[in-house]
Amino acid sequence: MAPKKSKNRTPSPDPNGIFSGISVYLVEKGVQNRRLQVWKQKLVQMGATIEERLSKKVSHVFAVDLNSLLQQVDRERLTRYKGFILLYQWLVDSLSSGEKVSEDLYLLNLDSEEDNIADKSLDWKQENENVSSDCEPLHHKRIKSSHEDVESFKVESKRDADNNAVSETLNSSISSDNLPDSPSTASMSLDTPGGQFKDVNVLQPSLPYSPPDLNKNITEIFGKLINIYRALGEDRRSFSYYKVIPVIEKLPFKIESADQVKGLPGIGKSMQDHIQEIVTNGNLSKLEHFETDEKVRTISLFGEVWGIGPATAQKLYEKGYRTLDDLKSEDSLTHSQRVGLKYFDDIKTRIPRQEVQDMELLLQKAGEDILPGVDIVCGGSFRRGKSSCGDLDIVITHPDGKSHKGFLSRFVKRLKDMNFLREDLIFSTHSEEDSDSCVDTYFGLCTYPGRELRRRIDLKVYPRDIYAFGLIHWTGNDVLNRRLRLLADSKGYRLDDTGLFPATHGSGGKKGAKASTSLKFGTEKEVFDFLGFPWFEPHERNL
DNA sequence: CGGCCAATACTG
DNA sequence: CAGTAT
DNA sequence: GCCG
Repeated sequence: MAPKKSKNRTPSPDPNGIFSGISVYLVEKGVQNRRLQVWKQKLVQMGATIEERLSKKVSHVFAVDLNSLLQQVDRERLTRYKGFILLYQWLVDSLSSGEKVSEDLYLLNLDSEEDNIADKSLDWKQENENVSSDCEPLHHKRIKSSHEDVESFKVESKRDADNNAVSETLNSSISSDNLPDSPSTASMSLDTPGGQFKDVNVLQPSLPYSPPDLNKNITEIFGKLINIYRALGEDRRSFSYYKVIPVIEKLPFKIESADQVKGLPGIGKSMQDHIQEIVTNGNLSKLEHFETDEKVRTISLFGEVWGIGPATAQKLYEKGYRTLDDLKSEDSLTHSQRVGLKYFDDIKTRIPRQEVQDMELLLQKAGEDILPGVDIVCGGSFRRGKSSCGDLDIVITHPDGKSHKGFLSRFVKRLKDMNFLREDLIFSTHSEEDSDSCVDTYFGLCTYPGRELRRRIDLKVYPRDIYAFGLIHWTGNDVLNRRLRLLADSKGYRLDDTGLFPATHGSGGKKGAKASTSLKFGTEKEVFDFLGFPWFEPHERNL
């Protein structure tokens, strides 16, 4: 690749591009995956191109040591190879010094004698052990590992939060609260791993890292594919697109060629091809095809009805239905689907924050009426401070730890009497009286007092001792939830909305033996702390 | 090729 | 049990 | 879809 354009090739805070022009091949053997992904990202951000195979284009080959190198690449090829063959340490040092350091000290030599090689590989091994002590914590105590992970998370989260803040500046006043808070934290975290950011921060104290819209052309199209594939029931595929969007959003430059994203996590052959097509043609034929295909369009539409999923949507299509109006004459619809259909437009309409707040208050008063002391909060995007919400997620408990039982049915009855709840979708008649320690749930539609517009509402009643888990779960967002779950997993626990359980891993236990009871925590913070996850205020959980 | 976003609860 | 939703 |  010809490194010709040395001017401001990107609108990013990335005048450095310290790896600009180099083309790398990575020997992944022996590298901790997480670290590898970070390196790839850095390389790409700093202008390098990642090759999947060792070719003439490659100017730098990286390996953790000679053994891994030879294990993955033909010795024969290597002897013919003309570029640098280096230890990853070169990468680390270059990143921390903010410039490409001399390759001399990091060269991996093949042409040594056998015994020399043995010696060297030993040396390298030791080197790497030193290295790994401050980047690969696995050998040492668990605690350290989690700590480092947490640090990484912090960095990522803050960046993501910034992303959101930028893109949602339009309609969210809360997110602007994020901005003043982020730079300091972010710059502090960034100082450690990547020194060059420090300079950037000094020069641009206001915005340490600003990856706004660039590549929106790509993420928008991928966003549509997510919905289409989900409607078609191809969840896995849909999720692949879902995962790759944040990766692309983090890039500080506008993608002009698929080479620039090659090797990034979640980006394989297909993604590259799609990206290439989008940056050259401005559109994606695959998406165009989907959007014109009547079957895909119809199934997608039907799938937007509450209670209709991919399977039902397809059946209905095959029965000949093409519009929502047609569907109303179908007998096989369930009660929920009929309600979902009838109030299709209502349900899709977002709810202004103010109305949610009013309804939360209404619910709290109604609850207090029939059960003094009952604790009722609206979770979901409302609790995260969003200016509008898709629905109401109401999380309920009672401080005394027992009078929550049987509350839900009384509450629902009451709310129906006052004409707040209007239609049922799902009613868990779980613990009317006594079946203890389970979560009662109600899904339905409600209205703002004096109006007819239907709003989706979920009510969930938790026993006090697992309330914190429910609150965390229903406050979200899903990205944060997933990280918490992952973190819990890595520490040998299983986390969900009903508790934190010691991993009953593969051994024996089927379903009957739900034996392990959840650890008890009174507050969200205690859960975060226990997991070693940094505390996020609800409004900071819009990752 | 098979796993991956986990796990659970209601409906009919 | 399959399908659907959270 | 991607990844191992």
